[in-house]
Amino acid sequence: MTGIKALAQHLDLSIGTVSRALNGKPDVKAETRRRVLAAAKELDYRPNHSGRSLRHGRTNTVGLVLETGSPSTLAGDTFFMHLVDAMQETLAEEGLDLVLLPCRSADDPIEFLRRHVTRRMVDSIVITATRRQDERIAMLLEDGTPFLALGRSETPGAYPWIDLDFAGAARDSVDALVRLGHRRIAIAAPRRDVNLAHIYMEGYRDALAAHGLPVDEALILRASGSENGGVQVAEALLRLEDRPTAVMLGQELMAIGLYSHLAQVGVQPGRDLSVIGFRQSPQLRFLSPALACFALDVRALGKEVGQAVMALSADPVAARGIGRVWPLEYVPAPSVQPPVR
Amino acid sequence: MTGIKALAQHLDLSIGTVSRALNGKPDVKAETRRRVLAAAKELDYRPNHSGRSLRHGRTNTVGLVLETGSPSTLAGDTFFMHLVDAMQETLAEEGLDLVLLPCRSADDPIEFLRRHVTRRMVDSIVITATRRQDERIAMLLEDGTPFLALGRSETPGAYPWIDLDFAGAARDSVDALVRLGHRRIAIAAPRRDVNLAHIYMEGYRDALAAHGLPVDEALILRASGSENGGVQVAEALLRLEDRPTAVMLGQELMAIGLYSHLAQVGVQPGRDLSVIGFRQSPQLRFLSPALACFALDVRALGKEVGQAVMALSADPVAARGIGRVWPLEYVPAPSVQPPVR
DNA sequence: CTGTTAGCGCTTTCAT
DNA sequence: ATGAAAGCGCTAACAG
Repeated sequence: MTGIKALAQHLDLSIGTVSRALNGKPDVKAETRRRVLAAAKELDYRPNHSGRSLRHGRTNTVGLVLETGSPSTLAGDTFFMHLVDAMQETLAEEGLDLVLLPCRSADDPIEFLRRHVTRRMVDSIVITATRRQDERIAMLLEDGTPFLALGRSETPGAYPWIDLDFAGAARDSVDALVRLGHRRIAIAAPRRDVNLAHIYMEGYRDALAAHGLPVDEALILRASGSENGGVQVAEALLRLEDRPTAVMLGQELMAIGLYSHLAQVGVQPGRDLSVIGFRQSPQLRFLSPALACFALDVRALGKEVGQAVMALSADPVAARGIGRVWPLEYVPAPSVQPPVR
Repeated sequence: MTGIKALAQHLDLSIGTVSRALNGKPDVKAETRRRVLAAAKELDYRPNHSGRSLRHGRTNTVGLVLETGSPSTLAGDTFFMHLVDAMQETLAEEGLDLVLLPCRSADDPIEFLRRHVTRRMVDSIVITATRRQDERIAMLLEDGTPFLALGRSETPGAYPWIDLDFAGAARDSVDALVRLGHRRIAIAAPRRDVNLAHIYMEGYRDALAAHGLPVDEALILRASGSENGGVQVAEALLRLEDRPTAVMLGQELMAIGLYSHLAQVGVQPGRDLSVIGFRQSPQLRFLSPALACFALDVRALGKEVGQAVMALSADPVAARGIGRVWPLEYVPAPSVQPPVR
């Protein structure tokens, strides 16, 4: 015999009483509770998760879907780890556990999600790398699974999301560059349908318009959101006839490839071409000259996400439709200088 | 009503029959099975995970413990993501799911593990960043939870592990350097108690001995396993009176900080100081001159780990004591050159 | 305050 | 080939 039954037998009590004692319910004599707790410790009793969730209909576990394989995840690695670390801090306070659900690159994200949602291994889900049109959201809405989207989407419906202020980052980038005299500003956005690329791009267009500057489609570059993408961007930039005086990058790792390729051909960031990166990341700290980019408080964000998830479990309906944009702070650096030409 | 009961009622069958039909058991009329499967699809029936595991005593889920916060995880992150991706490929074939259990930096690893093991949310566990003396192993052994250690340990007991051949990497590094004429070879190892640092170091000592070279303790540097650690290493190297002609790094990211600091003071890797990195990583591809380091087939490793985990579930006892060292291949590059002095 | 009991969703005998 | 029923471990409602 195992589990609570063994414990009850050992104590010569009913399993009901033992359960109540263990779960801090009232109507248990102090002395009895003490005995039960002691015995539980002694016999190393640990409640079976499946039994409990079957009974409760809850698992007290939150799942965060991580797309292994997608450049954006691979890139944001330290970002996600720090985020997760902070999320847990909040969730732990409420006794919630967090598990990461790695979605294989080979897997269909919908199928993957369905499999997990369905099995009710987790009570609620956090999806990441939100797409502009995101089937996962439609599915989760239809399914009724409480979820939070890390990143906005244009998929209609009432659901909570938290997103970084990429439009603001684009605007601040353009503003900073224009203030210094730049007029031809290129932008590199990752090719994927991840919505942040779209939002970043729109922010760029709007900001140019606000400054009365034309949008030159030739200056809008698409590349993969990785170091290699940065190389491609550099090559494309150097190929342009009327070369821009500045470029803003829509993915943090691009800066590494860009710097590398520019160095090879003797073009110096800042002096010859101003560069503004994306999310600040430890990996970028060693670029020279230092890269202007956007800082955020990952820990605070993680806690906020944790809060949002808890609101989700507490009251899925109330949590609906709550969207929050998280600020990004421009950090100037020598990679941005007045244009020479 | 929900679940299999609803399905059975809809079909006007007993839940027993439905269950058998669903699970491909014999003794179900072909026609009936067809009907059941069709109805399951139509009603979007999905078995409840808790119910199933409660019945089976298994969850068909494997947990991989990830230490968020530890530099080694944060660093090797793309490594882990690729590994996980490949692992899943193997596990999926057997219908096993993989979840990542992020262990907060603030959490006690033992406590964390116990909580999860305890709840039997996963059937087996993969631990990472194995320590030289690893309490987790002792705990899991005592507990009887099937587990696999990614990384060797000196903690006694019969348990399966897979580790990269860091001793071999150290030996190959020393060999390559000595062959070129290097005699004073420094080594930088991360400070943490993670066993690989120890093994790498021992490999270094042994290789020097094999070449009849003395071990100069002044050339053994300790630093954090991060970019910053690399900076510290560079500083320490430049401070040495009788400067070594080469350095080998015990953590991949160190190379970034090292290169950065060397560049600042005008010391060129390869020409002025030979450098051999650790695990090959996309992040290092843009270092110039290219860094000599150690390549491995992460996908193949992932599959191997997946296999090992499956063996674990199939027969925990048979899987015991199986240790495997995974080869690392030295990739020469211009960061290694004959010494000038 | 404690014991008894029903039942969460599922699989698996054991009858029929 | 199918149905009935037991029971996995647990909690909660009810009875005493």
